[in-house]
This record gives sequence, C-alpha cells and structure tokens, in this order.
Amino acid sequence: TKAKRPPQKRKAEAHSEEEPKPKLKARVSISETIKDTDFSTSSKSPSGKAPNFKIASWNINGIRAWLDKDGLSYLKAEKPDVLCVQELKCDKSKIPAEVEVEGYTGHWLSGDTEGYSGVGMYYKTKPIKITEGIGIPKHDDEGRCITVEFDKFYLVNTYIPNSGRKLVRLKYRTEQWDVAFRDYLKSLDAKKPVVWCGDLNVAHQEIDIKNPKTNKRNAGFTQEERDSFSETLEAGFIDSFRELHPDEEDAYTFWTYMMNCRAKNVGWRLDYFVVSKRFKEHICESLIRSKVMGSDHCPIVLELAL
Amino acid sequence: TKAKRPPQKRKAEAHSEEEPKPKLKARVSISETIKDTDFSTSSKSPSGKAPNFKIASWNINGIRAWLDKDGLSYLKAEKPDVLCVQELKCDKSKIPAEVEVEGYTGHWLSGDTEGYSGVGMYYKTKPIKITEGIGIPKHDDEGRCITVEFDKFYLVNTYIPNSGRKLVRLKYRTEQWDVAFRDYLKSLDAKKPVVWCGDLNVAHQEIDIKNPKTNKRNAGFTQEERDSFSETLEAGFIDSFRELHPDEEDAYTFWTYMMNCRAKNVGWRLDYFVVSKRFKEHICESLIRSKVMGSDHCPIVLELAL
DNA sequence: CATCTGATG
DNA sequence: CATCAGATG
Repeated sequence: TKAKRPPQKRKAEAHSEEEPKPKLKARVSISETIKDTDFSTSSKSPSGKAPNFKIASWNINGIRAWLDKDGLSYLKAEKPDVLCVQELKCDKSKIPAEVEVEGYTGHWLSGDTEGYSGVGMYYKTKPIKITEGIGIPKHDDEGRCITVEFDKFYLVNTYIPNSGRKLVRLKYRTEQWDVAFRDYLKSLDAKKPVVWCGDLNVAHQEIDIKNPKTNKRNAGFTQEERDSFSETLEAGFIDSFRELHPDEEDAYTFWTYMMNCRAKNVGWRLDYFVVSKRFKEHICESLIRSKVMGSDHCPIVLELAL
Repeated sequence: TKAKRPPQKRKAEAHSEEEPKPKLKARVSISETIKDTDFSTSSKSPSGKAPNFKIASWNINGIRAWLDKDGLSYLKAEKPDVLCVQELKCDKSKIPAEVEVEGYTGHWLSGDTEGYSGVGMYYKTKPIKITEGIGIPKHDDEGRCITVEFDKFYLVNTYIPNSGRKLVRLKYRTEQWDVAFRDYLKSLDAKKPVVWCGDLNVAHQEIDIKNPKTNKRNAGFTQEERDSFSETLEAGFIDSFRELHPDEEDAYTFWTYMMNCRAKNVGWRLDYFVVSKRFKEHICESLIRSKVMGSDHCPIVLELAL
C-alpha cells in the first residue's frame, strides 16, 4: 500500500540560483550506421525507365531523440525527394530548431496528446496541396495522417493506430479507423493515383513476420488487422515491396528493442509503400534500409519513374 | 486543451517475442573522480589521539543510478567504518544485488512512496542495535531516519524533509518534523552521545551558501529552517565542520545540477555531522570530499578518536 | 529496450 | 540537470 508523493504545486524553484540553460545530450550517432548502406540505384521501371523521384519513410520513434542521434545524416545520405516520418512524440511547438535542413521544407503534425504519435515530412519541391488528417475530427486528433498532392499522384503519410497491449484498441483500429481511412484512400484514388506509406502497424502475411505462430493474438498480427489490410489492398492497391519481391523472406522493418531482436533479425514488416494498381508501371524499386539504425524501425524507400 | 492517452490496461505484451532480459547500462564512472582525492589522514583529536573510527555520509541521489556509475568505488577508496547514504529513491525490494560489498553489511530503509526518499548505510562491525524511524508513525512513513547504537555513541542517519518548491512543506518541515526530531535527538543524547549526520536540507548561515541574498525564500535557506536548526544545536550539539573551520568560505556539499553550478562552485552546505557537545573531544576532523562526483551532493567525512 | 510526460529535488 | 515512476510501443 504505497502512499502518494508530498503535496505539490508548480513553477517555483527550490535551491534555485540564476537562469536555466539549454541542454546538450551526447548520444551514439546514426551517421556511423549510414556507411553500411549503398544509396546508389540501378533500378528501372517495367518499361525500362530509370527512377527520377524517390520517397523514403521511417518511424523515427521520437524526433527529439532522433535529432540527438544525428538522424538527419540519413536524410542527407539518402537524399530522397520526400522523407515521411512517423512517431514524432513531440508537440509541433517543441520540435528543436536543428530540425531544419538546407534544401528541404519540413511539415509537422502533432495530435492532442503530448509526446504521443505525430507525423511529418521533408520535401524538396513544393507540393500542390498539403492536407492534415482524413477529414473526420474524431479520427484526426492524434496527428496520424498528412496527404500531399503532387502533379501525378497523392502521397499519404500515416502512422496507423497500434491495437495496443491486450488489444484494447483492436476494435477502434479495425472497425473504425481502418474503415474510415479506406474510404479516404478510395476517395483520393478516384481523383489521382495514390502512394500510401508509413508505419501501417500490421504484418500482412506469415512471410512478413519471424514468429507468425506465437504472435497471432498480438497487436499487428491479428487476423482482424491482416484481413482489414487485405480489404484495403483489394480496393485497388498493391503492396509494392511484396509485389516486387514475392518470395523474399526475413525482410522486416521493425524489431522490438527487447531481447536483442534486431541482431537476431526477429522482426516484423510493418512499414509499407502501398500504391494504386494503375500506378504500378512507375515503380522502379521498393527497398528496406535494414542496416540504418536509430529507431526500432528502419527506413524504407520507393523509387519511381514519373 | 490536451487529450488523454488511449485506454490502457496492464501486463500484456505488444509485438512481444520471447522473454525479457535484464539490462546493463553504460555510464560515466565515479571511479575516475576518486583519483583526485587524498584519502589518507594526519588529523588528531584535541588531546592528540589519531582517529580510529571514520564515518562518511553522502546523498547519492538514487542508489540504482549511483551503482551504475560505480558509486561503490568511493566506499572502497574511503574505507570508512560506516557509510551513511540518503535519497535511495528505490524500494528496499528493488535494490540491485550489486549493492553488496565484501567486508560491509548494508542496511536499507525505504518509505511508502516508490522512488522517493529512503536512507541506508554500510557498516563494518555490527552495531549494538539498529532502529528505523523516530518512533512517530506519521513521521516515519517516508524512510528518512536510521539510528545505530554503538558502544560509545549513537549514530543517526537522516534525510531531512525538503521544504519544496513554493515552500509547500515548510510548515511541516519546521513545525512538525524538526520539533519531533529534536525531541528524538534529545532523548538519545540523554542516554549516550550522539553523532547526527546526513542531508539536513538547510544551509545554516550566510557563509554556508554562495548566494545568501537571493535564496532567503528558497527551500533550505529560509529563516524558519535556519532558526530551527539553531534551536536544535542549542539543545547541546555542535556543527562539527563549522566548529573546526569557523571561517572557511566556499565550503559546500550541494550544487544544483542546473546552470553548471558545481563547476562554478555555486553551492550550499546542506550535509553535516552534528555531534553532542560533550563528544567534541573525540573529533579529529570533519571533511568535505568536494571532488568526488556522482551526485548533486558530495560526500562528507567525520574522523573520530574513540 | 527506449521513448515520452510529469513529479521531485 | 538528473533522478525516479508509469505509460506506450
């Protein structure tokens, strides 16, 4: 029977002195892990065209921690036309100034809960339009979706709700969010082709997870989530990585920090580039940057010939 | 207007895998800072006797963090007969096994609030008796006092309540705790001489703090706390450090982690060895180990000739 | 295991 | 600035 802490108020200073000063953390650098990846490309579209537009996506697990770890070295090495990031875990107003990168514009979206969710992106060339959310207030208060309209396609960057431990949010996720989001995707697809990317928080098939048997009732591999994702794909979309690499095993984008799973490659493929079927002809390559460290997810890349 | 987090339960595992494994943190080592201190002694008691009993005291600001930083290297270098520590910030049941040291017995006391307060000690030779608290339940639920009875004296190890930001606990501290504790000390002193040590959370006089002017209404330097400490001393005790070093300035035992105060020696003397007046003849030296790092307080040492 | 908030000092 | 707890993933 544990007691409460002593009575508390706010905003005073015990043993004060003068003024607080900003802090500077020293962390292990992401830059070191960049060297193990070859960022050059030789891919071609089905009709033989070389890529001229590259999109990257990464669940960065906290933008402040990621910046401290020099996460921007990835952006500078990959040099994509757009980088989509998920899980900012930081209110828009609290993002450090070091987030700015020469040659890119950043766009950040946070939800109502401090330190929870949030997505953002860096882009080189100004899109036609940027939209936050999916247009349904009750689904838009967690900062999970940004859509940018380009000339030839829509790019939708999402951090799909996690069903949670004990699957407390499974019904919300599959019966509410996924349904509403599917409608949203379809409405975009009716206008222009769509590239939908991000942390979709589902491993689609058994090939997309190391331990399918033991994870059937864990968030991200329930039948409900997998079926829901199938239903979205059936509405006219393809999973670009699996389309190009139908039999590739052990291809994951997430590894829990626990139990040394990354070193053992005990992972999940939770991050995707899903594209409108009719846009398939523009896809040159769909890649997983599994050697880039700095988060419990790794970046993924889509190379397009527009 | 910030929203709440999503609904939560306990004890399940999202994206689980197998079993969790214990963790191992890498921190800056305290051992490095030990080298700057000379732990030998040449002190003598008023009657010319060399010390044969050494007591050290240190507010360690979290025993788990302190162990990770190799705090025990201080114990091994100082080699006191007793080391008193304050602010365990750890339930007794959660103290790591590495706390054990060859040649010493540990005794740990935690309060009802997880991660808050708590005191403990290492001793070489078994005391006659060990008592937890001051015998008043309403003052004893925060794990702030251990008394050990030796042949020639009582040793009282305390972490005196902080009056808090905005002085929310000043009345409790001075009108309740200090009054009850003073009675407790007097009752011991009636039986045997007393050595009272620990983090007393008060800088007694202007000489005991770098910025007396600006801290008059901050916890640890209010007139109420200073007067209360004076009143306790007047009951028959002496501040051993100030007794031996009446004019020594810039002698502090605490520096806020903020604003680089330690490097600038902008500090407070909050840690003391207070001893019964009639025990004065046994005091050889009262020292401040200001170069030993690892906490926002530094260790203090009392050398006795028994 | 690692991030965050918020309490405490 | 640095510890801790507890939530979240």
